[in-house]
Amino acid sequence: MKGGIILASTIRDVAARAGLSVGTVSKYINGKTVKENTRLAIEEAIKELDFHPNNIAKGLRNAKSFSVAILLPMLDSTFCTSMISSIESTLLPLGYSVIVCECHNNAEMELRKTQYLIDRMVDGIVLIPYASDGKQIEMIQKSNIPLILLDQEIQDHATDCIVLDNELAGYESTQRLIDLGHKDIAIITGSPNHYTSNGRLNGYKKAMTNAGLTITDDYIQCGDYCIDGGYEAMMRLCKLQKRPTAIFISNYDMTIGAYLAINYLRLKIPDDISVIGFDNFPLANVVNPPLSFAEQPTNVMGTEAGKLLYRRICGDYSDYPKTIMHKPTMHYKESIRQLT
Amino acid sequence: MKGGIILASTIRDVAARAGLSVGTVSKYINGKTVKENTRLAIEEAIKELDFHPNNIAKGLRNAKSFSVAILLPMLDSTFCTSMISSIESTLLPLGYSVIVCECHNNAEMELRKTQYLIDRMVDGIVLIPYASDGKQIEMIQKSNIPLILLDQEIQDHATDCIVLDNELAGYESTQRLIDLGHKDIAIITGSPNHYTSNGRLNGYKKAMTNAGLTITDDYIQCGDYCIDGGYEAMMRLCKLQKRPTAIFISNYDMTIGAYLAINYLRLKIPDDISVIGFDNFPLANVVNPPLSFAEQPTNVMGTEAGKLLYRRICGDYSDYPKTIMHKPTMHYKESIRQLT
DNA sequence: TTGTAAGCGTTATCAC
DNA sequence: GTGATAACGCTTACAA
Repeated sequence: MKGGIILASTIRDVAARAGLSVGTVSKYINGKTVKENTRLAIEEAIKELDFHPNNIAKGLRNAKSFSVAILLPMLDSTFCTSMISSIESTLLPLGYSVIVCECHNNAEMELRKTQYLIDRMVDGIVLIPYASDGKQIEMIQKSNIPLILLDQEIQDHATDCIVLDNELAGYESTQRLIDLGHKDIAIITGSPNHYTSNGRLNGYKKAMTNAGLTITDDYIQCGDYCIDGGYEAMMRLCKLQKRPTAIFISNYDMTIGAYLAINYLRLKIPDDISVIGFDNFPLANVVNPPLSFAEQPTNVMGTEAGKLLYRRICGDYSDYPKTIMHKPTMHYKESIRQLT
Repeated sequence: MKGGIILASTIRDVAARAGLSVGTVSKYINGKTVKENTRLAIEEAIKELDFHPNNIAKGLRNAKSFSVAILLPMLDSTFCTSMISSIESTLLPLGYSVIVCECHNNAEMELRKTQYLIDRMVDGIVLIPYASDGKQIEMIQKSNIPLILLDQEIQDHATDCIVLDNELAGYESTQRLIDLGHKDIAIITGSPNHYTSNGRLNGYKKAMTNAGLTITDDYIQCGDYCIDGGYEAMMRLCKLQKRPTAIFISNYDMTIGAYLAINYLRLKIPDDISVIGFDNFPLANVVNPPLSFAEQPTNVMGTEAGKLLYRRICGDYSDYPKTIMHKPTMHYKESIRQLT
């Protein structure tokens, strides 16, 4: 207390109260051994003064902010929010708070916010990139802040990186439909040149080509990775003269949209159309018939990003740079059928 | 530079380089006027040394962390992610980074994370409460950290608070259906005793009672505020012997679920059932027929929370405590019809 | 207008 | 094992 204003007590107050020096108290707090007697004295003083260490002072001394940032393109996708959730769960218990920065699918803003985070002295960054030229990465690396790339790799930039084997996801989904006798197989994609969307599309093309099937432009519809994009894309596909007999929808949000369209058009799954969606759709097991989907282990990926970032923050670069590519898990349910 | 390790330059380096004192440089940086000559010298030194002020040191000196937190129940709801987005957009330009804390619908974790944020010395907190006993609020208020409640009020706890007029939303939606001649009107709600869900349910009941209509328990189905809960609730309603002719779905995520169920069951909107949903559903204008809904101005609410929090952080308590109750905007589209 | 120096709360390096 | 003291980078009286 000072001048009538109640101030939080400091380590100095604790030391005085316990009849010890600040050095000793600091050591105890940081886990070094002290004599039983002093331990008791300190603990009591801490309790009585309701002492909480000042993180900012700690940070100044250690040149750390005890915070990490997740910089992402847009908060409207299930993928991104799921990542925030698992990264926060992983890093908060380790003493790091998670700052969220959204660049609104805007490359210039992505750079601005990158600089902001550097100035803010975050201890680490998880980046779900928007721009693919790698400028953000260069800035972060120049500042020596540990960085984990999530969801996308960026060409010619060596970083730790956690991604899905997107091509495999596209390939396996499509191959399954081919195995079931389908030839008129459509895909709903994200924007052209989008990293994950391209990977999934390439898998689709590879499977089609391998099977000697023709790739029809009309059967490749962009749904912009969002609910209404998926809805619109599905509507376009169903209005084609020759409606596809099967479809692979390459992300979660578009799957919801496509599903709404299919139901709205009164198409019967799988009689009229076989469907494979993407990501662990909450509805997958609720809708009837259950939906087939390629599962991206979002939870594992986010947790892994958090853990790897923590190791880098702690200075463990033994396996740097590390790229972890996750395999999708395929779930085949009754939403797909054998074409006879 | 020191001992071969490249360190970020400090205000001291800038002062030395410019041939001035740190005090002068600090003043310039903080917007006080200096002589033209010194200004030029400082600017040049800053540029040459690529100087960025150290936020942590600044924070220690000013007893500020330049960060605010948003503490919320669960990241899986559109409402919450939308709030993060608008709060971040508002406060980042004002120099505050936004820390996200999720309590996973767990009251004990909510208290733990509240304490964490207090220890972390965030400069302000936006709370979307989970527990309704107000213990989190007491902790925050005791620590003198500015607090804005969002989405819910808590009884007997005076705080700044931004909410929707939930009862009005429920009332107007239901009343509209009544005006159209419906008598068998159902509602899909969140969990019992949930603040916003109860408000919306009360509005429903009020409208029904005012109109002299009987309230049937079967017509009040809990959908847990999530997609699959909405789906399941809708399925239950449609299996009733006497299916309702109209329905009000009291949040966004359940609206998606209910819609999937309706489409799956091949019910025609509005011929078989009239539907009013909730929140600015991306699909509202995409689905056919367009969906009627009660719009909660989430964007406005989040921005307002950010602005008000900033004012409190700046010490402006002129209108404390302030409760802002927003009116829903009703959008009536072709998803509802006159019952003849 | 500019310079000086104390201090924010911690940790680390010495001595003892 | 413990204590004294010097940093960490910045702001702010106060002095010049």
